[in-house]
Amino acid sequence: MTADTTTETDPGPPGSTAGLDFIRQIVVEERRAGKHGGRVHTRFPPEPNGYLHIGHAKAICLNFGLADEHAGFCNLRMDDTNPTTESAEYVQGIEEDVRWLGYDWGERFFYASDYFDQLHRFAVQLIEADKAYVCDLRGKEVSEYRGLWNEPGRNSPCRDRSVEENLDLFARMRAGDFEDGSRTLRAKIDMASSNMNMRDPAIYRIRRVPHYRTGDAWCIYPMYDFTHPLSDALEGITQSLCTLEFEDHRPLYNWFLENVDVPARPRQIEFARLNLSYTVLSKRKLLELVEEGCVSGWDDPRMPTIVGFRRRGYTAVAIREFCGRIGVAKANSVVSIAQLQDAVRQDLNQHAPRVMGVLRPLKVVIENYPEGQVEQIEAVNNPEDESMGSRQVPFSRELYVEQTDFREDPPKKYFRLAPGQEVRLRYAYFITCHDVVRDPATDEVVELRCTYDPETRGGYAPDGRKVRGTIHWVSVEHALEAEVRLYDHLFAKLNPEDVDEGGDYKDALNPDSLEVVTARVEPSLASAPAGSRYQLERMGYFCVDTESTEERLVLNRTVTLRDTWAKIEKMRLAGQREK
RNA sequence: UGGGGCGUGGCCAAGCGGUUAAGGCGCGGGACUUUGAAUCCCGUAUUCGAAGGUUCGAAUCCUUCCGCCCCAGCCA
Repeated sequence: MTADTTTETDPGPPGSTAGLDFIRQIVVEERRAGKHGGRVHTRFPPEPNGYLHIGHAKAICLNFGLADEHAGFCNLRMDDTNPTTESAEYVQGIEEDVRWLGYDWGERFFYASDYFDQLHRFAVQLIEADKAYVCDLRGKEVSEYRGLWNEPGRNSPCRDRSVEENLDLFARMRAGDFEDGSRTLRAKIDMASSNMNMRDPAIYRIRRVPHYRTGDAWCIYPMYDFTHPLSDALEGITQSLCTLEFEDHRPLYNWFLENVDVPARPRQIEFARLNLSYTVLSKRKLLELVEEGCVSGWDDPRMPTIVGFRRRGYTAVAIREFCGRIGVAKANSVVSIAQLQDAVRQDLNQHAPRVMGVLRPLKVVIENYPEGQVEQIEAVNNPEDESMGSRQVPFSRELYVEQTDFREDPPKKYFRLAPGQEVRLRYAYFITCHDVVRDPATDEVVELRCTYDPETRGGYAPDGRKVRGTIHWVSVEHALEAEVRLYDHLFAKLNPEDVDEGGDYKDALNPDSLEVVTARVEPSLASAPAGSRYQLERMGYFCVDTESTEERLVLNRTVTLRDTWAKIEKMRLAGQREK
């Protein structure tokens, strides 16, 4: 059911649990014990009130992956019981993202709102069994009656209403006789329970607002705790996976399954949600960043959303690989963003074509190269994959090289351009810098005067002479201008949620998370379609942005290359500061 | 304060009474190199939150303690 993930299609007797995460172990054990007739049927149940983020990807990979591994099924279900925050736009976004990740739910796309009739019948069933009642307490009163952690709650004055009265009241709630917030249907469980969730939780509330799918058909809507187990049961879910904060809800989840006549008995299992360094992963906060304009939208390439990562140039393979690597457990943790970056680099290194582009151009004139001459230089498209072939790159007398590839006063072990120092222009010639031209006003280096060795075409010296440095370049005359967006962490703090008294996670927003430069890239990029990915040699992986046009090429930096030299320089700087 | 969870290297994470305590990321070193990339080696926890106990033997079992997370929405 899934594109190129590890798939174990053998539905036969489950094997060993060695090395499996605790959920997969449970599933193997349950199958071995013959539970659920050996079936595995999971579901991914997002609420359509925002776009999916990388934390959801973890859940998606878990649920769909688990189903795949056991030749089972995984449903996609919109948990849409709160009409005030949900919308069709989000449904569409979610659908796209899950599909983009490479998963397929077949015919099993469901909505909790499709079960409203059924759910309503279940509620009536509870009332008839005297296990639910209509309560007239208002919000604030309910919380007063609920009590505290260390002190039991008090029964609602409405708790002992007759079944007939409850039935009548509930029918009138449904008919729209009462205003919002004036009444709720509550499960009759135990106001003295040490588990707050069991102190007569609300199962229906009045909300006279249209639902994006059911319109005005309902003015009462079921609560999550009621809806979720019953939806799972209706769909024949075997393992219902959710995050740790629902651990306390499990007794309630089971209570509904036990007190309503349901066709199946799913088991809820909780795992730790994902936290990623240098970002936030909560829909509420992500929404806020969007609404307050801290980012350009849900698909801003700095956002940890699936759309954001997609636009940034991440691949679905990389995200799935990442989710596989981080594992599934119950300990709260913060996964390093380096883990994700490594996963994309690994994928892109294998598949992204190489191309040359100069982010911060510095002009080079090769004085002994004939004016007007242009040569086509052959360049390999991907050294990791010979089948990707090669291309021609134009070379001429005037070039651009990277500003950071020249140092007038080079530190030790600096292998790039410096006065008198020979370097290789990738695939082209050896050049040596002889003069530096400065802007008289700013004293800034604006041009390098160099000479080349005509014998070194292709980048090899016939005399066997070695150069340590190889730098990338583009021909001034032939290069294309490109707007390149250099992205960095959205937040400057490892854990932005960890705020000081009176502070806010947005205080940690990284002011340098986006830097835009005008780069020059080789002409082969001329008609690169949006979404295509490249490695700009020595600079990183980039992808053509959705805003890119024929007239203006726009590239997003997905991730830099690993850069040992930068690391050395950083160490050196740090060392100097200490002295 | 009552309840529910969780503590294994810098970060994830295996481990389920007998292993030299997997693996990945990161980090350090080296080889190679026409990407300071990739690749390839090598190193990186005498110890599992702490203290006691059981056992021939404990990260794994028991006790106590410590720390962290979640719960008092008519959100999910």
